[in-house]
Amino acid sequence: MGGAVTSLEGIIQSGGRRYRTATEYVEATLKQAILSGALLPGTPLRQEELATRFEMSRMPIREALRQLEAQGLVDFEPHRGAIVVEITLADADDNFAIRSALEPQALRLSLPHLGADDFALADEVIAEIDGETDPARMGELNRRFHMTLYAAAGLPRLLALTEQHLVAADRYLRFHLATDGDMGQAEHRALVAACRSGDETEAVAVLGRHLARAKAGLTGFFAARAAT
Amino acid sequence: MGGAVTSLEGIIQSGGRRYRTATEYVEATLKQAILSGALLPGTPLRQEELATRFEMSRMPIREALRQLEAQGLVDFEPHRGAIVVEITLADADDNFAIRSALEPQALRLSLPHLGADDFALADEVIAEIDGETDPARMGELNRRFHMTLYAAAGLPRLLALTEQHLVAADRYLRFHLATDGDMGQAEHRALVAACRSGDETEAVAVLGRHLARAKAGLTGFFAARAAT
DNA sequence: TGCCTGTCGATTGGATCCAATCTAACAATC
DNA sequence: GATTGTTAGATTGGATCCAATCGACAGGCA
Repeated sequence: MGGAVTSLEGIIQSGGRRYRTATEYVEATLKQAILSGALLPGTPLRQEELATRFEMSRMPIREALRQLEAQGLVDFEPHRGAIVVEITLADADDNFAIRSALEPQALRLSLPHLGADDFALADEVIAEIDGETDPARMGELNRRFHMTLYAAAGLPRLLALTEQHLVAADRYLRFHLATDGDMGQAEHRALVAACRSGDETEAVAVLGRHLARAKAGLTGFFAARAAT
Repeated sequence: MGGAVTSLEGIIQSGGRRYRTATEYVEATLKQAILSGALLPGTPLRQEELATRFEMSRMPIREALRQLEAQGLVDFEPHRGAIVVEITLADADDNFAIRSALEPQALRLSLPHLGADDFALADEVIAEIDGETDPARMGELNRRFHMTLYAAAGLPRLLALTEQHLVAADRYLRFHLATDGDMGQAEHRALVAACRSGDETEAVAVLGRHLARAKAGLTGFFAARAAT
């Protein structure tokens, strides 16, 4: 490990940050577009159209769509093409049931390995959320907050699955900015406090309430939408 | 709905059972092969070779591999190809952590909607397991048993995710037939009993023990393998 | 009128071809 | 002798082309 080489770190990193293949690029871009709401639910994704937009052939598009299908972000019907998955109450319920199972588990496994640095980072994110008004950015920060507390679990698949469903939930929320605009900051603070004192039972309980509250808000939104 | 058409049911069904696209067929076949252990962990999956074996071009193979990648069944490295995912202790731990979160949740949500039919079906499957010696078939039956108790949850994504990880766990088990050969039938019976009496707390507790036992067995297997 | 049928355009699925990248073996240099 | 540079073969990524399927619409028939 020579000292002179360390200066290359940043360059290598940013080089590695670039996409190694067109399919990767398309997948990441479409994923972002779907989750951010830029592509509305139900939007048909025509391969030819995407190909011209991305300035490449249909092939990388096809492979990217296949991967998004496996991730549950698009619905694929043979010979009929792909559409952005719809947002329904049933899906939201489903998502919350999964999150309510995964997140407490991740928290339990992570809690014993959390240190002062992690709590400080969590506090920082909470503060950032306080100062933020852009809903898209708030969703991103909310996700970062949760994942910060789970990260020490050290189980990559559990964490990836958890984050995936957190991101999906964020997508639901993005379509009902209606709520008070508060992401449950009181609960966020209570959660960090419980974690700091190492109280697993309390932490899991707070997290459970936090998720239940988010679910209630979303259910209310769907009820309101159905009523109009 | 003419009566003469009903005789076609079987044919239509088996026709519908057939794959609508080559990619679907390849995906299902490879999935089965990987999970059943026919394709050993670490096996490189060369597109050209698979193409000749399946008697088609590389294209459906490529798309199928991409989907398997998204499902976590193969590892994909750009320009280097796909290999069957390795089986490691870390992965097994990860898998059990996920199952331990999802399955109790599925059971809790399903329990209130379970009826006598479901319990009878569960009993049947238990009996079948008793009379079975083929480990592959036992894994399949074990999966059926668990999913029977969860099915009434009525949340498709939660159930699909649960089943996916059950199947993956089965793959781990297939490589250590070493264990007593008993899939925890005593716990299976206790689980059904608890469900019958509607005792959620007890049912979830039994399920937790069941999963912990399976995990302990698998951990022991890895320890033994590392020691050799 | 209402339903079935067949044809046409649009779109996706699959095959073939070429380019880019990786792996491994070998030669050259220090 | 070890390391680096080079080159050839294998393998995957991407482009282009053809075939199969779907949806809509028009026309025939009871």
